[in-house]
Amino acid sequence: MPPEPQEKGVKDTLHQTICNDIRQQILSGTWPPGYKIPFEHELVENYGCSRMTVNKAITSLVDEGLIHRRRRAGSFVARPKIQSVIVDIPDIQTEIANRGQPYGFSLLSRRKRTAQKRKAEELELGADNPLLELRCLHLASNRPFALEMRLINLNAVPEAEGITFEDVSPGHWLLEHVAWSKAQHRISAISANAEQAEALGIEEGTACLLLERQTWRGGEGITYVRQLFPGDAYNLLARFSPAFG
Amino acid sequence: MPPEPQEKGVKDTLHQTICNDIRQQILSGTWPPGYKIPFEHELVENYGCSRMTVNKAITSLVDEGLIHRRRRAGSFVARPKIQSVIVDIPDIQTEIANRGQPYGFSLLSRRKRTAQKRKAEELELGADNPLLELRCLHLASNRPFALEMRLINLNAVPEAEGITFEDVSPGHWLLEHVAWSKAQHRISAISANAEQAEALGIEEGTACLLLERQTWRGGEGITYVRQLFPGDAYNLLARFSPAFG
DNA sequence: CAGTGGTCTAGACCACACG
DNA sequence: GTGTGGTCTAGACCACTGA
Repeated sequence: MPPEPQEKGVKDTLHQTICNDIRQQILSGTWPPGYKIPFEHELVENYGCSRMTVNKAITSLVDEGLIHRRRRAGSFVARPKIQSVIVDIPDIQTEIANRGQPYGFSLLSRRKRTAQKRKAEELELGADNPLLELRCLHLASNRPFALEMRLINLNAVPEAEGITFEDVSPGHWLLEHVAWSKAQHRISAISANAEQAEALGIEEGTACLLLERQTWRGGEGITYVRQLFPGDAYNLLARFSPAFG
Repeated sequence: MPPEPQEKGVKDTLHQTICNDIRQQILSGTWPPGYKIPFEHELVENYGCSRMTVNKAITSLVDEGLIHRRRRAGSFVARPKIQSVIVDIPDIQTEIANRGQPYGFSLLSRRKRTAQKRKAEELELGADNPLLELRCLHLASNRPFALEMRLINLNAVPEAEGITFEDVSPGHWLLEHVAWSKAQHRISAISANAEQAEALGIEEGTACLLLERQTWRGGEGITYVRQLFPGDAYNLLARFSPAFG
């Protein structure tokens, strides 16, 4: 139990201190899943603070998924589920810069067409909508890093039609000019076909990581993108996160 | 601007209403990235509530990554970065059940040994610690679904030595018996080698998704696991999430 | 039906960064 | 210096729900 105020971490605010104390009990295993943590009024007494402060601390633990609360019953340590994980999927240009390599970009093709009704991902952008279809290559140290195929809904982003995308990558441009509201990602593995292998300078059949992303703004499809990374050159790192939903 | 109280959503609390109003302005594009949102005292006036309520609303938007605050300057709409994403990595058994397929499990090998100093992932579990090394296969509808190699630190989880893991998968057992505190994941793509291909019943060289996970409890390594999924049979779905850090 | 958490108030003091 | 957000208080009322 955390009866006495902390002495070592002097710079923490009170609700952070309370939060850390409780988290420590949980993560150390002292308070196992299902354990009933002290009532708010008990913590108020222990820490000699107001109830709002205790409530703020516990609320943030609820947001982290560490604690589950039930009216009248109390607050309990949540049962952990490694279920959802926060994965870093940085902007490719940023990712390469972080590796300390010079970034390069090459536009392979650019054309305007209409969404095909047979393709699900294009329907998400709106049937019969005018699309800008781009194929491009991201380079790190002048070597292929990722192959990208992108569709942009010109009804949603008409300005895109005036951009050549010869100097700036579409992902970067979109991030600067269009606000997202929703995105969905899919991560899978495929073997590079002949065309992809040639573009990436790898052998046909090499295992690649395929990242698909679809972005909406207020229910309207903005863009769909497929990015193909040679499997041995890239991987996605995920940070810690317990149960999230 | 959100001057008048909501009328349709009657069940929302005040801070939720404020939060939703502001989020609406941002996601609709009315308040673009960099836009300075009203000061707290202005919102207090507009909504006729106390400052703590406004503060709670905005704080939650900061947690969502939608807003950035600077003392003395004000609060601003954050620039979106699709940077971090919440990926669902469910327990395999649960995942298969969700697909409506019967789950099967097969233990391929089980042996006790000591962590090798040359392998980084084993060092994370503690040099010279006794390890339980398990290889097993997850089946969906009696067909191979994932190949798993797992190391369990027996110093951290001595009870595991008494489990045969012939009936229950190690992942499931660990989830029920051991609390995590930290986990790290890596997602990459590899081509199946001969041994892996045979176990999974696929052709050698098939692209597979490789999921690696390391789990700690209070700084002590608990387990390390590599799960290999045939690329065409599995993919990871990610939910929406804007910038997270 | 009693006690929990959920919410809200009307103040307050402080650190900090900007002008 | 001055105004912002960051934090905290000492109350209060309410809804829900489990004993």
